[in-house]
Amino acid sequence: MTDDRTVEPEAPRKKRRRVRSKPEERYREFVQKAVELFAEVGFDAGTRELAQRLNVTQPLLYRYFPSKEDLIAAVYKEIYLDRWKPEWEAMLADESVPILARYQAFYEDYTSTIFTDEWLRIYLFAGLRGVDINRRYIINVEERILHPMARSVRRTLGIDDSVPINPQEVELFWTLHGGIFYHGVRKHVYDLPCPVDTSQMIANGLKAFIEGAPRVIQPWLHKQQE
Amino acid sequence: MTDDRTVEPEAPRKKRRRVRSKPEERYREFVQKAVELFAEVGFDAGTRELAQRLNVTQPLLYRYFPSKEDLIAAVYKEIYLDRWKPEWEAMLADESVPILARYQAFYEDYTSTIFTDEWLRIYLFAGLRGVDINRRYIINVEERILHPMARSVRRTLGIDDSVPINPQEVELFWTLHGGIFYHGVRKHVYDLPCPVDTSQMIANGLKAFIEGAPRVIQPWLHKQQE
DNA sequence: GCCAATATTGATCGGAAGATAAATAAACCG
DNA sequence: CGGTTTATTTATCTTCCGATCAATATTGGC
Repeated sequence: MTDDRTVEPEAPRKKRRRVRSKPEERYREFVQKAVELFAEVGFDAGTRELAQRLNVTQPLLYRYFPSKEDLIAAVYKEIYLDRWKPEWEAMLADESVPILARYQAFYEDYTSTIFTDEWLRIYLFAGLRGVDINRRYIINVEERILHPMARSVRRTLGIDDSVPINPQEVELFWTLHGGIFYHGVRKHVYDLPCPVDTSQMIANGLKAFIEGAPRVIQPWLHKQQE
Repeated sequence: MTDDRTVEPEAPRKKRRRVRSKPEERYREFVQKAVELFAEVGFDAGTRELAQRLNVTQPLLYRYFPSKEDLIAAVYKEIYLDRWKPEWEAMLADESVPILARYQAFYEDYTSTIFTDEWLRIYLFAGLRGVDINRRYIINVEERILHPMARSVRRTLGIDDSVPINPQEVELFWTLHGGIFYHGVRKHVYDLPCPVDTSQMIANGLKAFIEGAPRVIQPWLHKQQE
């Protein structure tokens, strides 16, 4: 064996024509495929694997993202920020629609966004990594979804909603939200058969909640209101 | 540079006294620390890191586990099988206790088992890996927890529980279960402040559910019973 | 059509991963 | 106490990862 250690045999790769895209278009391609790959494998997926899926060499990624962590940050942005619809808040606030129909419409739209392999798996992977954006997202859900819901339920009970929302109230709405969320996890992450479709599940869960929750909430509020 | 490439400087490690443990005891130590490490980092955590935490050299692990995957399998067993309490089924079936108190007692015990960083994080990591034991665990929950609950709720409604449980019924109990579960995830995985303590959260969620669920379930059963 | 700019590749580095084999030290048994 | 067994370490291999740099091919302006 001569001095040239680690010479790779380098199979005579077919010299495929090398096409160039516009930078920002390529950037989006990269992020999109990264979302796909990281959702499948997790954030430990290799940059070589990603490059291969893009029909591109691995060092090219480093022209668009200074480091892998920056690529991951772009993935976070795509999932957590770009897919959030500001109109959700308006949907929940529109009192011209009865409360049950309103929540139903909201949750159908919301789940149509987050009930995908990509969204849910990246959400869980990111959560397990302990990144801050995950925590911030949850706080956002609490403020922009659960608080408004809690307030409008109060209003249907004929109770003043100016009194600050009780932590226990928020927590109660979390059980509703978590219950719906977990359906998506079972379906898209654990790949379990879910014989009941999503909107039916939402309808049933919501109805039970709206019937039952006031019984729990009302005592707190009467005590609080004096 | 001479021929000796990759000579490690090998910091003069303190020659610590080498104690020997009984094999099975060591085995359990290894599994316990592996649970700890994998819960923190995920299953991609290195065997060297694990060895270091055990004050042991890395190759020693391979005397006890043929491969890393076997070590992981032992961790699965510890989490999914060893921590399952068969008495849960009895608790739920004991009709001498009123239904709400029964469910409360069950969920307090159940969450005292699974609401730990170790359990929840490994459960999620394993789920994302798509391992089969995760799916089997969930099916187990469905059969041994949710089905019995659904049947006993039927009985309190004075309805024949011999008719096979409706998939929609199971799904409704999943929203309860998922809602409670997700509280643990927020607390132990996402490290969020949960101002409401677990048993209070269970009490509120259960009460709302038990009040509301019959309104959803009853129509199905009457239609079904003719 | 040439030239400057830049997107893309080829080659390679240092480090860390899982795994194996041989050497060593502790325990056990007579 | 001597010798065998077995737990443990030392040293090392191979492979894969993130990252860097110089060489090359493509694009766009004039």
